Amino acid sequence: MVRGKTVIEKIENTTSRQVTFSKRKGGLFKKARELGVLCDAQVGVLLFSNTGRLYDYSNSNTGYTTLYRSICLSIYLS
Amino acid sequence: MVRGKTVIEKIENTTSRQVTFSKRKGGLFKKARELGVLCDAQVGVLLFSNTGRLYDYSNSNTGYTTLYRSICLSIYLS
DNA sequence: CGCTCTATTTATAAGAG
DNA sequence: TCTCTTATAAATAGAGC
Repeated sequence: MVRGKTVIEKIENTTSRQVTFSKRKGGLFKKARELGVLCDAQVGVLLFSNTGRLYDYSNSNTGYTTLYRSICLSIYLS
Repeated sequence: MVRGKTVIEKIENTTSRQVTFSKRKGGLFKKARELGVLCDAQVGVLLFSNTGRLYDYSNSNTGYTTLYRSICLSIYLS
């Protein structure tokens, strides 16, 4: 298992790519959640797989769109 | 180092919290980049620290806003 | 698909400079 | 605050069901 150093390049095998996507999506969302809790930060993650599916995570109370809007406002005001 | 299992709760010490934020932000962006390459996916991450600073990552050629818009369109069309 | 298992790689907390 | 180190915790690739 984990036979060698992982090379970061596109996984050509479709099944492997989808499995890896699913696993790493879970890992990324978990990391995002942890960062939000540990550091009291607002976090949003968007994923758009090459099969055309959307996945997102946000720890904002009011959801991703509100988080995005608040950030745009903050940029606008800065 | 890493003296025990990390408990996921707000780090009360300000200095520690900022150091952890910086470290984990780097880790999260790295994971996001890897997922994008390995799985040929579009990825966006937004972070809003409790000091009011915005950080973001996107592997979209045309930037985060375009990625966000394309996703909204995909939701609208679905 | 969506789980579990586990050897191994990877991330990282704390310390040092 | 940045970089490096290093022990340890955490993620995960590949396999099996």
